[in-house]
Amino acid sequence: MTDAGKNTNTIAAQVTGKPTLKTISKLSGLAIPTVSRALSDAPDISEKTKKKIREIAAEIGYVPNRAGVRLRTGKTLVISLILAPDSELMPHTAQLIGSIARALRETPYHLNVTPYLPDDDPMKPIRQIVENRLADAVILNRTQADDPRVAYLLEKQFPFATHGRTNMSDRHAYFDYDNAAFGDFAVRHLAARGRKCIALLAPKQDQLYATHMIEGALAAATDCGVSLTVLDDVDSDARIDEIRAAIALRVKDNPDVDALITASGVAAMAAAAGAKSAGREVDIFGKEATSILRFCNPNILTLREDAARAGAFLAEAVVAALNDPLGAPKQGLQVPSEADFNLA
Amino acid sequence: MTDAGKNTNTIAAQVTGKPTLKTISKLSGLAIPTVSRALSDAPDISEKTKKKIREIAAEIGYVPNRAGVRLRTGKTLVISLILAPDSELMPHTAQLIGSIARALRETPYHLNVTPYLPDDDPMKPIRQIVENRLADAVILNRTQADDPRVAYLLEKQFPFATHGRTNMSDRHAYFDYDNAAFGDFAVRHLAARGRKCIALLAPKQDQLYATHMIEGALAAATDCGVSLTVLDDVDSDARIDEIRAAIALRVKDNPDVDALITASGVAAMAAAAGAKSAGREVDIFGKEATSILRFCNPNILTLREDAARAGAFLAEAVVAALNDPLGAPKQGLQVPSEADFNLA
DNA sequence: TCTAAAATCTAAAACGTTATAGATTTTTCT
DNA sequence: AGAAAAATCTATAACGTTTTAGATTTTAGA
Repeated sequence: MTDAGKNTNTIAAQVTGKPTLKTISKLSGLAIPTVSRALSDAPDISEKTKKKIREIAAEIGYVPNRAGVRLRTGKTLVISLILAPDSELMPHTAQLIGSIARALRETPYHLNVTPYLPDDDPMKPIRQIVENRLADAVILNRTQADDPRVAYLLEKQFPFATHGRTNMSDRHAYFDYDNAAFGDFAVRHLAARGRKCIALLAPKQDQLYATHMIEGALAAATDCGVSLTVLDDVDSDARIDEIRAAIALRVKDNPDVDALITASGVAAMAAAAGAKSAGREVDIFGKEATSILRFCNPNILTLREDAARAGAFLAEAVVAALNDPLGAPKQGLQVPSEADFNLA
Repeated sequence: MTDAGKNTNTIAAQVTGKPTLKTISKLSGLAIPTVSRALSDAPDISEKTKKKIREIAAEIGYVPNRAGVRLRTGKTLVISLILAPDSELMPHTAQLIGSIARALRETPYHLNVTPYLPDDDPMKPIRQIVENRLADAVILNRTQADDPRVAYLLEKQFPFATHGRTNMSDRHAYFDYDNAAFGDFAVRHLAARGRKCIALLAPKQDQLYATHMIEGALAAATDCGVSLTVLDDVDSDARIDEIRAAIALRVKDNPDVDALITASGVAAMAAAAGAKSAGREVDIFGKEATSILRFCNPNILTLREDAARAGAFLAEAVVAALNDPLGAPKQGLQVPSEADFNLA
């Protein structure tokens, strides 16, 4: 027994290199297609054979070669997240990315990230992915009401899901925050604190979330008997001191305003500073990922968007769209509740 | 001329389906390997032929099929970013991801994201990637001084780069913030503001950034003639109000402390609140992505880590490691400067 | 002009997978 | 028992690429 040291009884030990279907074929004495079909649970393979092959596969740690599958089937096993430039700067985007990727671990799909710059044509990455088949599906993480990317993907019948609704939402999978409910919630809360003249900062652009927010806020204001003014939001790409100055100006121009609703944490913070610099005391209500703001200014209330939930939902929705292209698209809304409140 | 509508003179129009080497082969009358070698600029193809083939390729928009390349060469054309659980919660991580992916657009590599949970074995994703060849290289975005993943990757000679140094940094590519310089900078700045007793919050774990920070701060404190105490940092996974309470306790326990240095924005914020709740006025100096904190509390100074620069550097470093596995690993440091200061 | 060398190209094979069609074995029915 | 039907398996081919070794053409040398 000169080579006693190498002595083992396991099948796995006999395998050198990365196992393939060929390895299992040799080990089992069955043909490669049989092995393939057994592992994909085809109906014309006997249970006995399937069991045997599955056991060998498990023992030697067989994992299908993605390049082989991809070449043969045309499927990439990749899902691409399209990262809008401004979302890179949002604090909870990393959590969104992480939660999508974690949900995809349960599936054969991998997540890859496709960012674009403010100056880039937003259509370009999408077209490249579709035309060159760089992914089997995409997730768009910021949408406009009338989003050309959505129109293109629908036309091409390319599977996708969006973070944020669009004008074509009935035809695609999405996850969104219920901004109408947020508007309602914020107004009622501020009204309950005795505020009478609420201003809401909303972007001028073609953004559906603002539309929803305004709808909800207006209805609640009417119901509560408080006044609601919609002010132009400041450009969120601007430097923070510019945002503050712009908001200070709006507060000064509207002397009756005693509360502000904003869509982001940065805006809320800038609003607080802007109001202070205008010598006024106003309540601020904004959406924000962490509860950090509550610390610095007790007048800032925040409502948390659950990025982890959004990510998990989007991953499931897009996989569902892949598995059943003709099925009804999965659609989810996060309705704000007391529990999402950051009372710190 | 019944089909005049289809009439075009371009070569591209004659092509149906996604062009492959075969398409170019037929169009040029040359064999497939010739086309392949021409496009990869092999020495045994004449310039005339190369030119002709390149022109056809450009005209019909040929893009190599990744599955074909991957199957044949064994290269995945994928670089995987390993996302540590706590980094998902850091506000600038999305920017890091975006900037890596953007830098990779200049290369054939795509970025995919591999997150893991606090309860997961951090080695598992790495092993899977290496053993199943899911990527050609990885980027680790948070490291420990003695990181088993780094040891494993070095042993396997698998290309990688890290965000943050390790004990083995001389042997691998990395980008790091110069935390010694930050410690020095912070102490000198606080001393210049008249602070005499500075406390530094540092984690108990095996984190090199803390070691560096303490080194720099201690040297500067000696030089400036101020006192420096190192306090245990609080668990950054904790809820923000717990962090605040823990910091308040430390401030109370150290009545002479008149300034605090923290490693994160959240800690800085919690420190400000904690100090306030302890009825004390201290200056805070922390690292943070945005300048948002400066607004809420003028006592908070921040120094910005440039995530975009880190990402671009890491992408280049890892591609360099792939192209020249034996070359010296690329290593970068961001040295803090006045310009990185957020004076709001 | 003829031969040897250099330059340029091509044929064949392989990476790992799955789909198709056909081959073999087993079962069922008369 | 024999034939038809059902069950189970296999051979072949293909996806698109690159590598190797060999074939052909062109150039250089005498």
